[in-house]
Amino acid sequence: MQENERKKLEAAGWKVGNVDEFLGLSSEESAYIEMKLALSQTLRQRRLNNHLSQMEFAKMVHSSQSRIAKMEAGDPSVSIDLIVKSLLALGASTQDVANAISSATSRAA
Amino acid sequence: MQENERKKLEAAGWKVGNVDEFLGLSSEESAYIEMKLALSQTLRQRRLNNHLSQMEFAKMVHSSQSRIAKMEAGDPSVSIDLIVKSLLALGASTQDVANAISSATSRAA
DNA sequence: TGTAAATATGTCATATTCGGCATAAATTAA
DNA sequence: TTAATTTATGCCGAATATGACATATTTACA
Repeated sequence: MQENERKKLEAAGWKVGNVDEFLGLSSEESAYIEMKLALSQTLRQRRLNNHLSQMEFAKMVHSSQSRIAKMEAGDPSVSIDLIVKSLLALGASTQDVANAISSATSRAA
Repeated sequence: MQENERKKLEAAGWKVGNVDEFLGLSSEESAYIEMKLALSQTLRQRRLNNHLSQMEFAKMVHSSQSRIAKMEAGDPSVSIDLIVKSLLALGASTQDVANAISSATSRAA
C-alpha cells in the first residue's frame, strides 16, 4: 500500500483490526473504503455544484449538517446506503453512481 | 411504472409510503431498489459460479444462511453495504461492483 | 413416490447507523 | 484584525441492520 493511500485512509478515521498488512487493511477492506471515499467525494462535488451548504442539503434530505459532514468525510459511522440515497436526492442517476465507484478503481493504490 | 417492474418490487417485499405514484415509489426510491436488486443478483451469480451453497458462503463471511438468502432476495432488511462487502469477499473487484450497478440502468423500467 | 439438501421466511437480542444537538475549527468577507 | 458563515467533531437516545435460530418451502435425485 502506498504512503498517500495510507494517509487518505487514516484521514478518514479508519481503524481496522487483526490483519497482517500495514495498517491492518485486507484488500477487501481497502476496496470497500475506496468505494466509499469515491462516493463521498462525488457527493461533495454534486452538492457544491448545486450551490448548497451542508445545512441546506441536510434539510433537503431530512438529515443533519453533522451527518452530511460525516458522509462527505467517508466517516466509518456512515453507510454506503446513506451516501447513495443522498446522491440520488441530488439528482444523480444509477449510472452516475456506477461511474463514481468506477472512478475509485483508477485511484486505488 | 411498468407492470413487470411493479411485480419485481412487490416480489422483493418492498412497501414504501406517502408518494403519489402507483405503489408510492419516487424515482429515487426505485433507482435505489434497482441498484440493490442488481447487486443481489450479481451476488447470487457469483456464489453459484463458485459452487458454494448459501450455508457454505455464510460461514466464509461470518454470517448466516438466512441472511444470505435475504441478501440475494434484495430484502429490505439488508443494506447495500452488506451486499457489497459480500461481493468483495467473493473476489469481486471495485470495477465488478460498478458494472453490476451499471447493469441496473439498462434493466430499469 | 420419499427423502435429503438447499433455500426461504419469520422472529429476536444485539450491534450498528441514524438524526439531532453542542461546540470546535475553519473559511469567507468586512 | 473581527464577525458571520460554513464545516468538522464528539456525544447521545432512537431507529435500523445484523447474525442466529427455528421452521417452512422448494429443489434434486433415487
